[in-house]
Amino acid sequence: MPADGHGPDAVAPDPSDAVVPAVLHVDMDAFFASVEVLDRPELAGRPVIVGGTGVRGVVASATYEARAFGVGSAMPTIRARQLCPHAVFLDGRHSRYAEMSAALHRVFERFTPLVEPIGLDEAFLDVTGARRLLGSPRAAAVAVRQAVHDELSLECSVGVGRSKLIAKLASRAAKPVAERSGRRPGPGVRVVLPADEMEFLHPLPIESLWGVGPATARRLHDLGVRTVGELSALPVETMVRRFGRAHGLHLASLARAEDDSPVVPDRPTKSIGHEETFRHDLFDPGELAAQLTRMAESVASQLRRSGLVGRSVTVKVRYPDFSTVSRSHTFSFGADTGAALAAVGVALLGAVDLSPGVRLLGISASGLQPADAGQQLCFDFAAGGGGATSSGGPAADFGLAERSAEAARLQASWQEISAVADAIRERFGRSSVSPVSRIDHEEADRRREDARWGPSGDPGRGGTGG
DNA sequence: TCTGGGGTCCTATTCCTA
DNA sequence: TCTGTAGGAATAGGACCC
Repeated sequence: MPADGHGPDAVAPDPSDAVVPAVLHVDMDAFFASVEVLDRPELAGRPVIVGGTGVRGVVASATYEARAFGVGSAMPTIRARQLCPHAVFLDGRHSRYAEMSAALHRVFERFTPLVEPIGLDEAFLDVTGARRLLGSPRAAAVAVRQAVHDELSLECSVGVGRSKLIAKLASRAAKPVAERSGRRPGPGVRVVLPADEMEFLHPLPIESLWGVGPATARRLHDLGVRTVGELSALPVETMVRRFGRAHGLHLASLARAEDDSPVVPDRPTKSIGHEETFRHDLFDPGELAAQLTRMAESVASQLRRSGLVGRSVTVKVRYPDFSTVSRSHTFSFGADTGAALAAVGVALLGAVDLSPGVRLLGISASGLQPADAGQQLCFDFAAGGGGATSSGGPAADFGLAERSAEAARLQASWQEISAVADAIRERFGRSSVSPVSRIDHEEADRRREDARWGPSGDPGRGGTGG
């Protein structure tokens, strides 16, 4: 890691001292794939691709040796196999990555308490107030990178800037490059000084801005805009007219390097959900209801582990043509039992046309609040004291009101049982308690737990476990 | 080529109520 | 009582992020 010519005792002013506030963006290099190589050193130097290995899987992470063949994340695995047939394809092990991510965040928190995690493999660190402890922003970035390397044996790239926007783009510029011969190291740390922001930002393609995905990029291309500089020259009114107030103003600000969003540690969770793409499209309403019930149980269990209850339930259905519909309902109480979520979820599913077949099914809980705040209402409701806040809508014809009332009763009666079951699982393992109807599916569930990038390639018995 | 699963946020529409 | 209106909440869908 170059120290940029400063000797160990150097007190010469570091230009990066001008970066105020000082935000670091730390981004792990090929995180999931690197963890696999770490655990299996014989894979070092080989193209390794992690993700869903089945026909409907996608790539979650690829080593630079695989990227040299054009493989990238979110690419269908089938395509990755065509581009790089000799690669090692591995199903993801989400729990292992979460473990490494936790270790990573413990390293970050030694540098500053102002750590905002973004997914498992990146984070923003605000080191503005830690200058005396860590030195210049550049010195802090170099030290973080060194600590990650020394303690976890993993590589990361660090960007430094006055804002999250600049820090994030800078870390991208610090990354290694995939070449035919393999991995060419990048600078590792990239500092963008305030005076250089425009020069750095304006040549970048608009796709590099946070918030510009394929749809927005297409619309900007239609306006003849391809770089951030061209976007910054567009009148703000044009942006507002084309993209709406919030999105238009936001993009216009970013293109001018205006971003004052703070580094926020401890963002509260807004929703918890579970969804799955089936290996084959499902048509049978009964089977779909059973699948949804299983997913509801998983969501409920996560809610209870987090000490939260959900006020709203949303069911999501994706058809074979990839079009997606959702139906949701808001309770007058907070739910955290599988029985309550499933009761309403299955009713919502009844409001959806299942005849084209279902590729993906999901259920999520939102309107989250602490469990102790949500329970009294539930007991009131179950005792007949309250009404559901359903505002009707198309789903109202499918017995939702009755199912919602039933959900309240189920929530009240299952709450204690669920808590006891959780305590037993905590002590004796996940499979120590399960509903009779679920006993056959425990093993499949365990396999599913880590297969988060599409159905696995394991030929299995062809079914979906429903 | 044919598209996962976990989320967040924004917008438009619809319904309810004052 | 009927009609119009405005605001808020719920709902549905879409875009985006890692």
